Amino acid sequence: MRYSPSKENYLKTIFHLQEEEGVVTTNALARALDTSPASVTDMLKKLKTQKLLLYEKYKGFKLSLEGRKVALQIIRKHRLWEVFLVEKLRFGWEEVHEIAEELEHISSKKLVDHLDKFLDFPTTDPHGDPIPDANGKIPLIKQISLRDLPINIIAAVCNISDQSPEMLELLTHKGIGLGTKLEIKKKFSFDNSLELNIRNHQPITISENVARNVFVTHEE
Amino acid sequence: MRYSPSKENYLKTIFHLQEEEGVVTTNALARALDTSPASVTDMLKKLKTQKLLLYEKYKGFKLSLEGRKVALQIIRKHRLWEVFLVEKLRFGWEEVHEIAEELEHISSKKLVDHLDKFLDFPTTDPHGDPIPDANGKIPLIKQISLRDLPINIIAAVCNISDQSPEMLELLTHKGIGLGTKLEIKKKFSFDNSLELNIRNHQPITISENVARNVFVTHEE
DNA sequence: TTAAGTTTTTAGATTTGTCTAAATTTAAAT
DNA sequence: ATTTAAATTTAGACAAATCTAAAAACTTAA
Repeated sequence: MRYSPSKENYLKTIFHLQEEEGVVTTNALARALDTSPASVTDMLKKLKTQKLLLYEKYKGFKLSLEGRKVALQIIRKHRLWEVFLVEKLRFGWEEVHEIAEELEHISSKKLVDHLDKFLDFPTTDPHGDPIPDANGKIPLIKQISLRDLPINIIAAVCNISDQSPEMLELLTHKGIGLGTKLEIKKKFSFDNSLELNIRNHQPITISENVARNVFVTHEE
Repeated sequence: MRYSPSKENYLKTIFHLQEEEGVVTTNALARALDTSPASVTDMLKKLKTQKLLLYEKYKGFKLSLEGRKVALQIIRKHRLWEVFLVEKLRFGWEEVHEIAEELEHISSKKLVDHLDKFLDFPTTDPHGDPIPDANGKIPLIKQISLRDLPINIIAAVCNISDQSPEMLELLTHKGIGLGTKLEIKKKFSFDNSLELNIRNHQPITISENVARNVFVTHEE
């Protein structure tokens, strides 16, 4: 079955909201898609008749098994294209999202699988997010504090618990943001400070207090 | 300016018909796009108001300078993606057209230019058709008889003048069709027969009589 | 040169995805 | 337990791209 780019975007966004929030609401989805709640309701009805969504009006909704499958394929395409753009076409990791938003709607299954092979079956995208395999299985990634990250494991920043301007100023200065890929090279037991490597940068040092507030994901 | 995939397809198809036929008619365009003449008229009006088309009703039409520019960018994208699919993702040259029909509508200009560089600035696609450069300039290609093709020059079959079943049977057997990329490796002056290389195949031999009826294009 | 035939255009409808404004249902607060 | 507020859905409309059927304009051939 083939779905319109618009429907694919709905499925994908519902999937992401489900992951984060557990429950998805009409308003949250409208906000995420930058559209009106009325439009969302319209689309939900269509997705329901196509059995992509479990939905009763006023009662909330979530993806059906089929809807989840479709969403994961879109996410797979999005992330593989991002890898391609960064690794092969030498884009910066911050500029690939927008382009991948278009590429993810190219339908050919064979294209995606050839691309996957061409890229040598990557398991994470340039932001550190896991790439579902051809069957929609996502490599298990768990979110841990940077303080607990083992040495020499590449991980991606996925959350910053202390969002104060002071913390953000510090992180911006060090070159750390959401999605930054990094690796601990040394832990100093004297004060539990860490020395990190970040893609294409000089090693940097951060305190335990900072590390505690930075959460990262990494492959199992 | 950004145009819908549908408009881009109209512009591209008008361009191709202009090249082949000189004049484009509503019916011919409808046939080429597999749509109704009425739909074509509707779209022509829209393209005219956007100044992409010179068009007076009942008086025929052709692309404006701007329309031509847009068409050439689409064709550029189409052909570059075809090169990518064949050279990098190892698709067969006969299966890439359909996928490139989708990829050609991805909008990012930067993407196309990076892709061009990644592919090392190819001048023809896997079918032997010339690829417009970033300014929309097409490398000059002239059509010549295979008999007159110099040795060791890669060329693409673009026309077969004798379309008899006997000729086609022979060519099919040898693995030659429209778009086949080939190269003469040896000319025998005894009978003017030719030894050819075709992508991924064993060398083959054809008679002068066959060569005379096969037309090829190659870069200048 | 006028009647017949072909091509092109108009008229009116349909589908998809969207909108605003208004109504309805659920949730919260007194 | 009402009232008020918030979230959600309906109603009605619109733009893009398409369709069919019918009208209008061009072409051609007797």
